[in-house]
Amino acid sequence: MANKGCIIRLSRYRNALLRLKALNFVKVFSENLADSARVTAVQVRKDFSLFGISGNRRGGYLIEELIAKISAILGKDEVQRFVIVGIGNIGQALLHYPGFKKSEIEIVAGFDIDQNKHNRQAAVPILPLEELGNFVEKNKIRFGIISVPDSAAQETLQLMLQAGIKGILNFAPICLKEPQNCVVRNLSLETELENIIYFTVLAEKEETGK
Amino acid sequence: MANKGCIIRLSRYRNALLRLKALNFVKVFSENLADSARVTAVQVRKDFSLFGISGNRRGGYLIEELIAKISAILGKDEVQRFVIVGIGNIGQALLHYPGFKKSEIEIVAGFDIDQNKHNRQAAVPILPLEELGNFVEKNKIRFGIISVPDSAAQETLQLMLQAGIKGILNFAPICLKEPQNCVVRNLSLETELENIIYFTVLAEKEETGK
DNA sequence: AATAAATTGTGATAAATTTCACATTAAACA
DNA sequence: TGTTTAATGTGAAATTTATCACAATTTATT
Ligand SMILES: NC(=O)c1ccc[n+]([C@@H]2O[C@H](COP(=O)([O-])OP(=O)(O)OC[C@H]3O[C@@H](n4cnc5c(N)ncnc54)[C@H](O)[C@@H]3O)[C@@H](O)[C@H]2O)c1
Ligand SMILES: NC(=O)c1ccc[n+]([C@@H]2O[C@H](COP(=O)([O-])OP(=O)(O)OC[C@H]3O[C@@H](n4cnc5c(N)ncnc54)[C@H](O)[C@@H]3O)[C@@H](O)[C@H]2O)c1
Repeated sequence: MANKGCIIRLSRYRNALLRLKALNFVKVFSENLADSARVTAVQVRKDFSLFGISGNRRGGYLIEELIAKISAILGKDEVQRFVIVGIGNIGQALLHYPGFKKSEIEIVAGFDIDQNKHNRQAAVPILPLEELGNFVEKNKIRFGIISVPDSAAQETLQLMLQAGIKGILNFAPICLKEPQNCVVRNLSLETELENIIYFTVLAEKEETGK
Repeated sequence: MANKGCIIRLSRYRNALLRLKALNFVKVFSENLADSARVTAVQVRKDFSLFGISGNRRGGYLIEELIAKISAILGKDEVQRFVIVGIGNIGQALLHYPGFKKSEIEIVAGFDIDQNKHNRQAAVPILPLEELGNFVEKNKIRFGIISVPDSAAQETLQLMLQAGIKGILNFAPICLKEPQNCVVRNLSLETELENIIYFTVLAEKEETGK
């Protein structure tokens, strides 16, 4: 039924809708959402169609209603809590990012092997790695972020699995295997940049010589 | 000829190959690369086939040779230089990340509107935003990273375009329009996390109730 | 030297995703 | 109240991407 790209787009539509709502708009057309997510209007309507989301045949969609429906699909009826393992440059940045709130995402704790990083008193506490299992179990955490050096990524995955984490975003530039019972997404910034380089060079080639 | 996913995979293969080379391996099979990139062996060979990369019908591929060929495709015969605009949490993290070197990616300068961030003496200097145009032109920079707040993302894109940047990675959670003559990739971490939440919840639903 | 085994390379096929074409409906207007 | 207009909703077609099936080739073995 769903389709990978469709979920990413729903997320984008929702973002745009939240902005529109903040500006006191009430209605929106597929064309508007298309613009904001850089896709076509048909794509927007098809995506909605796949999830049984419908609007008003002449008057577009009611923003409030649409946000509610998409939020339900994306599991945003409740706040989703994450832990981060590896509080270095990236982990630090994520830990202190206030913008996750409006996506119903909350970072509840960080974990690190380096004692110097530990801080139980902080708003988002940074704890010794040994406490990961207990913490996750006690607080029923289901999601985690891996931002340790690549050499430690695989073992961090194991720890998270043992702790009972069910969904993981991995920043280490190594493709972790998706285990049974757990969703893993590998996000390599190097790869993202290389991708841009490739398509930029390609575009330049096409423009000049052909 | 190419295909979006294929380029991302080439990047992953290359990563794995660099690791293997570092371990003094000489040959590799499509099956090994498949494991490292979490795809099938046929997919690996098909990707190579699309780019005219060939190996040895019984003996797999020579690692050195393969790295050279993929590197050429990905534009890694020369170091690709980036500037970053917005030296906050994310910008800072990227600026100081040593791991880009092995991908032939170099961050050469940061730019910010906040005077307190400026530092001409640093290894990677952080300069006033006003100097972006000159710097890019003088140093023939083609790539940029946007890590300013979402409200400033669109204007930052404009500045980069005026400066002559040709490829951009945008971290602000807003989908910037891809202009003529410039490749833009919008990477929203919120969206990545939402994606994981969706597929995790989906997997749980399938597992239990069905 | 002949045979067997293992791996690549790729056209054909299948699956996934997007786009098209157009029927349907609600609102606006005359 | 009828007619026009502007949107949605969706099956069908087209396109893109991944998989399959198997021929071709190299290496190893007898
Ligand atoms: N910083 C970037 O811009 C950037 C860019 C691309 C990829 N990455 C990747 O993201 C990951 C994190 O990068 P970073 O720059 O934040 O690294 P970092 O070195 O700044 O931080 C890593 C942190 O992980 C901790 N750590 C190490 N081993 C651990 C373990 N086994 N368990 C728990 N904690 C452990 C360290 O103490 C440190 O605090 C790395 O894999 C890196 O390759 C980072
Ligand atoms: N930090 C995260 O974990 C995270 C997560 C998801 C998305 N993001 C997005 O990434 C972007 C950067 O996030 P951050 O946490 O680093 O933000 P930040 O607030 O820490 O840093 C933003 C920096 O941009 C500078 N800036 C503001 N306006 C500017 C302008 N017009 N020109 C140049 N510089 C300008 C500010 O001085 C500041 O140094 C934001 O759009 C944010 O929504 C961040």
